[in-house]
Amino acid sequence: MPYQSTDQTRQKKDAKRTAMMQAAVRVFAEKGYHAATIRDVVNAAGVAIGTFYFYFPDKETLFVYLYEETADFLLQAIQQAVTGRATLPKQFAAGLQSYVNIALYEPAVVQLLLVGGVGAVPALVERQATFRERLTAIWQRPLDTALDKNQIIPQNTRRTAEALAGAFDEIVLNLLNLPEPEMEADAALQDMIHFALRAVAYTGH
Amino acid sequence: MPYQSTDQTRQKKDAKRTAMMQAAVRVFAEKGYHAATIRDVVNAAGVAIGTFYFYFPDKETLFVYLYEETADFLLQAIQQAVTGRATLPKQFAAGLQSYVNIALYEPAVVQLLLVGGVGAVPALVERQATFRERLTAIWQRPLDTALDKNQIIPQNTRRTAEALAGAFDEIVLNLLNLPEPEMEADAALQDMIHFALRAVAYTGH
Amino acid sequence: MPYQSTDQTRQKKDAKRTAMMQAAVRVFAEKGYHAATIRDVVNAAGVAIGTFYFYFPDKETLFVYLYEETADFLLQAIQQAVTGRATLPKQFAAGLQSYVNIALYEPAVVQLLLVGGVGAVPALVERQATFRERLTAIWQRPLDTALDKNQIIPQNTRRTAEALAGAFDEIVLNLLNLPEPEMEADAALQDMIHFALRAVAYTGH
Amino acid sequence: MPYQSTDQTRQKKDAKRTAMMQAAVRVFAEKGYHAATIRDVVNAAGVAIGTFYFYFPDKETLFVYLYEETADFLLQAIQQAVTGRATLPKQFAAGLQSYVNIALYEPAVVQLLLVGGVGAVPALVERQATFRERLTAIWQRPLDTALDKNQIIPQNTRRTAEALAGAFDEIVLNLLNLPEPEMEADAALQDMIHFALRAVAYTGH
DNA sequence: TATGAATGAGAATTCATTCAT
DNA sequence: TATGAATGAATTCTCATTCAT
Repeated sequence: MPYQSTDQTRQKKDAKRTAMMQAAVRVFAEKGYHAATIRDVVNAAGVAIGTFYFYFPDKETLFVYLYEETADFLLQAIQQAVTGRATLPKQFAAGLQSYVNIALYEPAVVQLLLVGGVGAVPALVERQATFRERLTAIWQRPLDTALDKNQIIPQNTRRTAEALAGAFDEIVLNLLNLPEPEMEADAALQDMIHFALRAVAYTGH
Repeated sequence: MPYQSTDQTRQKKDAKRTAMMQAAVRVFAEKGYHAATIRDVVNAAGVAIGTFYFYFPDKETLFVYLYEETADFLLQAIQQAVTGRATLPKQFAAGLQSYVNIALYEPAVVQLLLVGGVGAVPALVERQATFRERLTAIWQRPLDTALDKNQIIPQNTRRTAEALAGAFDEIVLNLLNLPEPEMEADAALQDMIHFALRAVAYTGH
Repeated sequence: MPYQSTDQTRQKKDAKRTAMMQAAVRVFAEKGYHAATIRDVVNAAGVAIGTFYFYFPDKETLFVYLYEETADFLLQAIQQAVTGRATLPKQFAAGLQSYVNIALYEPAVVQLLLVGGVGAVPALVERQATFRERLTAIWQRPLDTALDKNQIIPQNTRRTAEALAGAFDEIVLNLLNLPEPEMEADAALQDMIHFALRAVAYTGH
Repeated sequence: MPYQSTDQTRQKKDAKRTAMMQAAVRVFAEKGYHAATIRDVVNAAGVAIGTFYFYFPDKETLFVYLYEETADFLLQAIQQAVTGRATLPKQFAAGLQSYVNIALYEPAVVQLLLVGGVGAVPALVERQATFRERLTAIWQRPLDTALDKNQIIPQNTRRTAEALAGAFDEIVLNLLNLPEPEMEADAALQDMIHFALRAVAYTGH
């Protein structure tokens, strides 16, 4: 009997593939692209080296894929939170809340994107640039809208958005470096929101 | 420029050593710690591999030393600029001017510190943390002073300083990624100053 | 065509086995023993890797078996053609006709035997030697007969046969390397026959 | 004192390079391209793996280089022997003498070229084709000259040359497979010469 | 001091083979 | 019978480091 391929097997394979990707995210987040070895990844996943190459073509491809998946996940989460709100304060609050939540519960996601430690691998440098671009865009859109409504003072919203993106990342990374990030998360969140509202000179109407 | 030996007696040796370090900064800045090879460094410096190991014990030590020298250079330059000014706006202006100047004329310094691409090498991770710490402190001190004088509204100055540090770095890195950074440098500088003053809610007295 | 199972009872199994062997001949002929992978073979045969190991114990055994089957097929075909003729010219004509036909219609057979690209695998080296031996013998027997009848001048027929075997192989391989071997096949065949008759100094009676 | 680079060192390096290439020729000749490993080569040369890559860029490049050097050596030796003679019998005798000598005293050269065991590596397949081409050309030129002078009967000299090249290779390879090739070399040489003269139907004037 | 040949541990990747289903 | 996921030994190649000159 020729072995069921559609049912359990397919699911198991997908499960293993997912497990390996999660292990890989953790390893890459912790060590960075170059310092992480395939052996690290397979050890973390509890499989043999050959198994890695059964599921993925090579190290770089996996990393790029992981990076993009992770970037999409983070960006969409923040974007979605922002999109659902009407006013700038609520947009900051929701977007940052989402960001902080991910940082707390999926720290590897944030570390992979923000630390990375790529250097010299063209394909990866490019993705990083794209990620920064998209992240900035998320913050810039609400600013443009608010500017239209005269709710913030005139400014180069693109530059402000860059600055905010950098500011938020720094706060979040510092948060993750604490021994107990959850203890400080709320305060950090509030500080970020207020910082942002001041920085854009939000007037309220 | 860093690595100026003040002792005039051991000029020759220091000259070669300095040349190698400058070459190393460029190479590390461009490729990141892991992707850069000792061969890259000695090729850039125009010496043989053996010569490298006469002056430096190993790759990691060199990088750590370079990182610290470079960090000191940048931090002292900014600190000095800030120290000489009396008011917060002038402090931001002078400090950021200094930062931007270094970014324009010694881009490798900034790239080494901000990009680095380290990951997983404990000694390096530690230095990076220390650098962030010190950079934040530079911006925090003027804030504390201004807060004492009621020139900015009450806030967690430590967190604000972190945010500003992150914001400035992002702007500067984006500046360096432009094809002609000098064209945009002044505008970026003004935007950073205004952003900072808004973000701290500077009232003027 | 080789691998025709004469036993009609185990048709099914033999059919699959035969299909795999035919695929394997093509793959080995194209890539050579080392460069060809089991995966190549099973892909060409349209089965799974496990199936391969159900029918064959391992790569080397398969190749050896294939080589022997293929050698038998070629040698028997030529031998049979030669055997049915009475005079040396007709023997050369028939044997070479047979050889060329196989080269044209089963080029993989010839390439497997003549190119192979083995090297270093003792079992295979041995089979190759045996094949050369047998091929030489095919041409030598008619020469011995002709020599007995004084139809060719005295000579070391063994050496002449070796030379002829090498000569024919070279011509046939060059033929197969042409873009359209069929166009040239007849001319090549005639040239080989005349070459052989001259080389043995055939006198006619 | 900066270590002499022009004198002894250069010579030593060249000597080592040559020694490694000779070891590599032997290994490749014995095992074929695929079955030979870099480890085999460095073991045969008595150096470490890294040393190989200090002298040569990679396995394929070395093999191609070796193949071409070896082919040039063999072809030039034969060509030179042929060139110095006036009549076809003397040309065959001299060329084949040269060929046999090389086979006896540098068997690896002949084995590398004739056995090779390449398969599937495009760069190598190409070189092999070129080698066959040039080898055939060496034998064809004297034939064309002889044909012009009516010393051989009309024939397709290109095809005859191919056949002769194949014939000679077969004889020489068989010679090398004997336990004591030198014992048989003279007889084989005479047989080849006579075979060739018969095969071209040499008339003498 | 300066050189660069030499080393070998370690990294990525391949592939024949096994075995649970 | 048939499958293909899983394995790990083996291979190519890199690069930090050493050391005789």
